[in-house]
Amino acid sequence: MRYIPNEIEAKWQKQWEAEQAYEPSDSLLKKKKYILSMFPFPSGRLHMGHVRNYTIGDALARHYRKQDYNVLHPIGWDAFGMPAENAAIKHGRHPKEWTYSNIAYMRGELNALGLSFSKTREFATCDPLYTRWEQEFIIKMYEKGLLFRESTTVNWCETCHTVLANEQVEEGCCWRCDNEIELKQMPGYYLDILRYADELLEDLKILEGQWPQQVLAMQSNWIGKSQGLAFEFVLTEESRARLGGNFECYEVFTTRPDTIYGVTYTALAAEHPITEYIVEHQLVDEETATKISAIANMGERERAQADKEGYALGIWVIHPLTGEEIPVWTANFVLAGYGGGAVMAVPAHDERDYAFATKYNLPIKRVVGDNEALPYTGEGELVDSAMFSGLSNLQAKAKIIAMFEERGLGNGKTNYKLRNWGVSRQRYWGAPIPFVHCPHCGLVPETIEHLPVALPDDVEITGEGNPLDNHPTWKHCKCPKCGSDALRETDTLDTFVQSSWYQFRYATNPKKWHTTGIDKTEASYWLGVDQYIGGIEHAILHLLYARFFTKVLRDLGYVEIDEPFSKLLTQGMVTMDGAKMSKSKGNTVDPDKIIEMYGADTARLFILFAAPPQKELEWNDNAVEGAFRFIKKLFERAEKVSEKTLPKIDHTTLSKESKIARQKVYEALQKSSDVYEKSFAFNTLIASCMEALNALDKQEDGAVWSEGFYILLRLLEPIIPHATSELSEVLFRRENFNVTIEMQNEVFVKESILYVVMIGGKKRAEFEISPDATEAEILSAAKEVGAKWLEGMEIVKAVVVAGKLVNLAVKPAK
RNA sequence: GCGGAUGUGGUGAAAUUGGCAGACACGCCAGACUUAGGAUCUGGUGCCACACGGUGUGGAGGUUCGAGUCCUCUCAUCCGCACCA
Repeated sequence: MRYIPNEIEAKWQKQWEAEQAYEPSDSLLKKKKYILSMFPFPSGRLHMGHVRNYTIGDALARHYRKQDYNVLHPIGWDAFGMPAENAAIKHGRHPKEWTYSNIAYMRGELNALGLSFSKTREFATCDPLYTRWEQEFIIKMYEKGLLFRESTTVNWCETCHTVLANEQVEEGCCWRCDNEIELKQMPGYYLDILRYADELLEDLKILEGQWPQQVLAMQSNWIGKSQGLAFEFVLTEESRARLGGNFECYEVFTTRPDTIYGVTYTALAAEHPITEYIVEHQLVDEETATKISAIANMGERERAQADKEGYALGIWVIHPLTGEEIPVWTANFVLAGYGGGAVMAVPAHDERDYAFATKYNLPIKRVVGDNEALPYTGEGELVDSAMFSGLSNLQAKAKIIAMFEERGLGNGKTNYKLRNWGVSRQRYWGAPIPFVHCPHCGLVPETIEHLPVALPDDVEITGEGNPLDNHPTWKHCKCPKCGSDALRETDTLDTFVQSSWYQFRYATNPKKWHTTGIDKTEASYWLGVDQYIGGIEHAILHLLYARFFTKVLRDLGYVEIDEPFSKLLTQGMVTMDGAKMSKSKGNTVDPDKIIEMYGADTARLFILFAAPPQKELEWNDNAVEGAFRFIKKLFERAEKVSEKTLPKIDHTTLSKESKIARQKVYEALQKSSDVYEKSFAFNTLIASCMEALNALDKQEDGAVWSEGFYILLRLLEPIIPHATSELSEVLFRRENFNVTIEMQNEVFVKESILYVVMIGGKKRAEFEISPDATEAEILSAAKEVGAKWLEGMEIVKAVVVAGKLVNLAVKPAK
């Protein structure tokens, strides 16, 4: 048969569409698999990373369908976000028009790849119908106190004109445009992810073994739980007077209460209220005040790279245990946003404190160990620590916390690096935050019946300010509570909110989309997602938010599961010339062109063959050609197939070559379930199929060819669906796609076994022997063929590995 | 600095989990067919050596009859976090 990919692919894509072949069954009794690749942002065109992502998911979905699972394999569009607005500014296109036309084009591209998505469950997150339910969740969260509005220091990107969540700041820069972020005081909405910090951390254990180690580690670090002691330093009377009686004390947090007797100074952040008071009231000289202000105004990144710097503030506190007076400094390494922005400093046992103390000649007092070089941060026995001297520092830690609690001086405390999730964005193209500011009632949520709060279409997008805020009428409304004139909130939600619950929306039957956000019963049936596939770049952002949202929706009664994604596969990048494909580097390969030249099946085959999914994939035009040749060869060899159905073969009568061919075919069959269900090493499965085809090619038996094709086409269908569907239809009326193929263990039974003879650890000879030879027979055969190397040698030890080899350890005979 | 990962031919990669290292594919070499070849087919291809043979999975040790695989140390590269007290 001639292989004409474009014709075949168009034909099958049309047929699948007509058959609605990939819609899941409504029956919730069947065994199920939910296979989900992360949905794309409709940027305009697919790139190879998408192709890889969806090809992996599609192969799994198609595999499970053939195993008679009810398979949910949906696709949709993460459709809100900045690029749509940027396009509006640059090309004068309306974000909505831009987004939906991109979706239309990309949908065509996905279709051309032969991806077996459910078409009825597709949606875009910018659809008001989606927004409607999201706004309901947000209101419920507000009612539960999980969403709140407050004015704090936020990360502001001047280029994007919006606030960013902590997770969206990379090395002090905006994750999208790489502009250095500024800190700004602004009101905004926050989701109380901290309330779930412990559960988010704990439940990582459930995902152990199911998610990549790396992602678990990254999430755990990001949550950054640490336990220690929080206590107050009380200012000396003199110092209180100096501060005009405005401050009594301040709180510090330490994970090393065991070193409390080694405190020789304490340090405040430049933004700490006391520091600010001192600067404002000129309690330090002008030069120092200027320098402190400079630290406060320094960007996060800049500050992280700066040398240790600080200034004595001219005030003192009292050590809570010893009563000693301790000087208070301000230091540039003390973070304002963590642990109250103040620390106790133990230079002997903390590297930063040590560096600082050395620079400014502050005393250093050892309280752990005796001879170790300072700073010493390891374990040891306490010294010079009053009643705690002699204890191991670990024991002392617990005892000192206990004592603080007994005396009412402080408390054991858990701190997190994780910050609450700021979800306000000062942009147009997002889901409006459904609240109203009423002069009488304050902040009031929109009533559920009035949802969705939809975006106005008639906006002017200039890049200056928030288009919703600038709109002449949109924000003017009536208070849902008292009916007086009020103002609508013009902030929109972070787009990561949409992607935090889309997995539940897919699981809800589209017939119910107007009446319910998430169907609990269906969601319980379909979730967790049995296999989630996506890029490592979402290790923290999306995956942490979606986990958090799942737990919140559970507590609000919308769903019944704890974790949304049971198994996660993080695919590697697609590279070319060793670098990530990107437009700026000019090393992209356009999926459309590849499909046009070779067809979708070749693209799919190459992508799955060239590397295991977890690893980086280096694009190689020659290897793509090779993938094409393999499919072409399949079509050419189709004429060797003589039977219309699975033939019965008498294995014993076959030629040696035919036996080997059958064996290779069944080896591939044996491999397949392991690959699809466990290892995802599609490359090895494809290699096995290639080996089988090569072996078939070395023999002439029509029945063996028929059986081989019957099995190989079925194995390859998830990978190259169009080509295999065509061949299967012509050769077997697709019967081979619909039945379970049983293993024929007879093909693995051998008449003789090849043994390798190793002498002195080196391979020296080999021999064939009947499978039921005794160990003694095997050994004597080995000695016979290895005689040449045994001459003048004494066998010290002989090891016979059944079915494999004989190893003779030797030494020169005396 | 902390955490995670990865080191195997010219290249992408395999290795039944301790049992013949380099399957499969790309590339390369030789040959066949061909008006032609960037098509197709056949054979070869880790390295050193004419060969006998030696040697080889980042490096050094160790365990074992036997190590790419297990243990100890070490080097290199990549990724993430990064003054979190």
